[in-house]
Amino acid sequence: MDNFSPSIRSWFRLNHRRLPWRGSKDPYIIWLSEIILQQTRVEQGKPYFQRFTDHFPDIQSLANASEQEVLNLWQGLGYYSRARNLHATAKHISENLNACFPNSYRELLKLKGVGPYTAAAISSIAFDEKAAVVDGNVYRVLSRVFDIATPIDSTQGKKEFQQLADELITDEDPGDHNQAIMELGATICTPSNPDCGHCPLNDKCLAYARGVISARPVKQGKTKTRDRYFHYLVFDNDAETIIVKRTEKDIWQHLFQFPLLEGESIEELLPNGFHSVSPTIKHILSHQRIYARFYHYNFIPELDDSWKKIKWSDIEDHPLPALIDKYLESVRAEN
DNA sequence: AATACGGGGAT
DNA sequence: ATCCCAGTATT
Repeated sequence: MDNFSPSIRSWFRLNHRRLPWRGSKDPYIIWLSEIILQQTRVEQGKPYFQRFTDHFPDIQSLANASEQEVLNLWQGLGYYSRARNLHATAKHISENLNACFPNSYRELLKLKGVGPYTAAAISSIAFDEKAAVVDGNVYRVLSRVFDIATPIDSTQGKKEFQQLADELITDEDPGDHNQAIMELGATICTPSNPDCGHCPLNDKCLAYARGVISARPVKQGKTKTRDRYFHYLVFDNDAETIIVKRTEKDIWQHLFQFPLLEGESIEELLPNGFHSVSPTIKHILSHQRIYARFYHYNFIPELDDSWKKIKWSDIEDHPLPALIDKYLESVRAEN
């Protein structure tokens, strides 16, 4: 399809959303926005982008920060390895690459937290390299326009869609081309109720012509969830509390939380004398359900080395999982 | 080739 | 309740 790229690019010029990172060619800004937007909706990422650019206007300031500081700003956004990799990569570029941002797809791909999508996004937008992005939007748009039924979460599918995207991108404005497909997927060619009437590709969209839009893209994935039961012990003497840092290879790595007992049966886990002062909080994540319960105990016990006693007023300086943060909010609201 | 990794919004 | 989001790293 020879006029694919011109069609979407001219549509994009007239219809794109105004976003805080748009218009910048600074690889640091593009990189930062792309990391934040991985598996994250634009609206959810926006305030975080603002916070990060406020605190860290350039890569040097980010490299000079502590990991805890970075995680604290990331708090609530999820996929915290993105924040740890972001910080590590900033330090790496600052210390080993002479503060010079890698400027090609190949070199970008070597950075922690930068995969094929992000490397293509940065190199095309910041350096005008002809590298095609393939993200959730691209899968959807291409599977519909070309009516491709290969599952997008299969190895074959990834290969096929990347190859097609590579053929469609042009030498002219590869960055705009990439952003145009994604913008189309985000605003017109949406998962449900796509606005085909206003789509610049509706005259050549095969799935549209065949009436199979809702059947594209095809996904084989079975998202299985598992249940986990978290019982938090809040040692609470009004002035101080105890928190521990999660270090094991699991969710919320490097984040702080109250000491935790994990297991289904409350009775078997909970020591005598503890009592619940809050209702059970059920938290649903994409791939696991976390049932959390908080037990207050007004006594600070002898501490293990891994435990940390802090003032209640200092707890906000520590990166906490969104779940804990919400719990603290509800407690404060009661008082 | 599968699985782990968050949290929020839409349906 | 399920799906999906401007995906990547690990197993």
